[in-house]
Amino acid sequence: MLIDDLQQESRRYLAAYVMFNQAVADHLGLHPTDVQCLNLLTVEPGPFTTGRIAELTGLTSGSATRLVDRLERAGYVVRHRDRTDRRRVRVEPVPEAMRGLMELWSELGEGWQAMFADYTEDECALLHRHMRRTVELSRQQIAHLRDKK
Amino acid sequence: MLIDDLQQESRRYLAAYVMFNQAVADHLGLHPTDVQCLNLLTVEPGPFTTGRIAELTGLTSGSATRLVDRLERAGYVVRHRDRTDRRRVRVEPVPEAMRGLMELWSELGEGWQAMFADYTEDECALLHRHMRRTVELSRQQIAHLRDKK
DNA sequence: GCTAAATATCTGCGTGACGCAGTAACTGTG
DNA sequence: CACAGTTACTGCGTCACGCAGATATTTAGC
Repeated sequence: MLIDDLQQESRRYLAAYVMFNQAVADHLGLHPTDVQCLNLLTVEPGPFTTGRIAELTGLTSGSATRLVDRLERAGYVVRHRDRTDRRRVRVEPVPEAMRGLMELWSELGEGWQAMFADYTEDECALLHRHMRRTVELSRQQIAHLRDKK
Repeated sequence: MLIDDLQQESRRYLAAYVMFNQAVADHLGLHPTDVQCLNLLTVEPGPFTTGRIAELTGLTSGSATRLVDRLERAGYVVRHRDRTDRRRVRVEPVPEAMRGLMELWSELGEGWQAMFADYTEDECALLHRHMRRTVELSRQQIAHLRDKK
């Protein structure tokens, strides 16, 4: 197993993921950024504010405001002014609206489950650990790229 | 190891990849789509035409033309009319221009290599196989999503 | 060989996501 | 009670995108 093979495959893998994300967005009639945001709202720990969403998505604060505007208009989230700090705006997902997205995920998830079913317990654990490490590494790489420029 | 854990981690993983791609694009002063396209040009088998690029990226033919315009203007590719079918336009990467991109990839790749170095031969093989299967599955899922609508 | 249909790419135009820079509302510190 | 710092929002210009139609070239029908 050559490192180059892995690297090449990684890039093909990345490309496939980008297209997959795009396809999900097209299917839901949303912008890829919006799907990305809804995703983050389900996997990251809350609570969320507009500013936190800007951080998570990498958008500027202005663009994050517009993003929340779109999600609110489409009924995916609601805005609540924070009582203790009235500058803040808490953004909360609407469970009923999220259902369609979750259903799509679990429908697509079936294909994934079938794939994972072929692996042993140990192999699943390895993949899981690898994903966690990759997420962590990505975070570092992103920070590194931002600093360098 | 619960399937749900894997699924949740997968989505965090996907989100991280999307942001990573964005960060690479920002760093190079390009749009994410352009980076995606350049990536595809290095991992997919050629030759490439404008239409093939439209397929690979999921863009319409018009948008693919504009994409190639941008890449050509930035010096990453050159256009050549196909001699046998003069409707076609062959799009060829310019190796010197690709060098910057490749250097960035291998610089970032060092972090990845360090990560992969912790794995045994067998574990690398598993990850490699998993990536290939995922790429294939993504392709199917994308086709499925397109048909369903 | 000539016309019609099909194919590959390009162009005009409207929509909308984004960054930037400035604004308004609110907090807390002296 | 000023004054700096923080949080979210608002014009405005730019540009990527899809759509629909235009142009050039190839292929099929007769």
